[in-house]
Amino acid sequence: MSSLTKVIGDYIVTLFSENSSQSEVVLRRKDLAEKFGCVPSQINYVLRSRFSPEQGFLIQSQRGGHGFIRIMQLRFGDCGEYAEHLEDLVGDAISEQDSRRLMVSLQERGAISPRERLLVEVALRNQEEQGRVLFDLPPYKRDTMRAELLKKILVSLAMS
Amino acid sequence: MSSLTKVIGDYIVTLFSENSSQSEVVLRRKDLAEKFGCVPSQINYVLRSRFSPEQGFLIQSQRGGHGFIRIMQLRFGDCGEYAEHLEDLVGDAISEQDSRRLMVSLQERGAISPRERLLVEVALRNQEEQGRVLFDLPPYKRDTMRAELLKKILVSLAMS
DNA sequence: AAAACATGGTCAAAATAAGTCAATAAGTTT
DNA sequence: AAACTTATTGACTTATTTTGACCATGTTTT
Repeated sequence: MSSLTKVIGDYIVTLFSENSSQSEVVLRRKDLAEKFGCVPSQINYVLRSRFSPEQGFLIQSQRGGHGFIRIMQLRFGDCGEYAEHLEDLVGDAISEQDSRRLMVSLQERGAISPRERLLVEVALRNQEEQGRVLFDLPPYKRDTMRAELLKKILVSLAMS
Repeated sequence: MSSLTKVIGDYIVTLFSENSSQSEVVLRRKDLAEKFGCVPSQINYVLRSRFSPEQGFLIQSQRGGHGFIRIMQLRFGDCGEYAEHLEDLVGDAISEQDSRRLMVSLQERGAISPRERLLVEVALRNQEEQGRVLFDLPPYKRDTMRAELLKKILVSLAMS
């Protein structure tokens, strides 16, 4: 049985493939909702659950007159497999040292740019510091949280 | 369909690229309003919403006979200055929406790449979610933490 | 200098459209 | 069947655009 959410999600995906050269799609929340006979907020749910940054999409929107929702797909490579591999590499928990080693190796292989690596390191360090200072988290918890953040970031980049 | 505000904003942008050596454009509110068939105050709205300091513009104007509106494109000299400007823009607390707007604007101005923006969005979302779900932080606290992370990231990028 | 004229600015109302949140409902897993 | 996850809904909130009435400030004419 296919849920409305899936139907709408699939529909949006076809919009991407129709204009195959396009890597973005612009739509009206109200119109989409009408087309599928649902409440407008259902569209938000579809977007939240199927078109998140973690899944390689970026969304811009505007309220008010002439409002719109723009969904952008960032695609550089086809790397579902690569993404899985990354998830394995990171695992459920990862130390600060290992994460740094991984990033260095990714950068050396050209998977991420130096700026991107810097950016990830800042994000990881920030989380580490807040976990330690603000919430007094134990080391293991910080390692699992580091792994989670790292995976989200790397996977989204791999799929973009 | 495109809003009048966008049309007028785009038109002003073309004025900048026409005289590409110029980093400023001078116009007459009344004439512009007439050209686009709208009330003059619509022009003020366009300027306020599309050519703000946040978006890298400064505006001077003069009333009375021979009045004018001058739009100047800001340019940041060295990185330090740019970084300070960013810190001011983000402030001590920033909403999810405002942070997204800032990043869209930075991306449009070429300050960050789409991948970098994706990366930041994933990091921000991750922190937001953990703050909400794991630590049950109140909205304001999440806004301050978002501002901190965003500033760290943007400043490090600006100085890289 | 005063009056008249020419501009631009502010503010708020109305219209339009998207976002949030929490209560249910419907599926899935254990 | 209990617990958990995912989907659906709608009441309420927030944001953007458009418009117009009224205000402020220069320049030109008298």
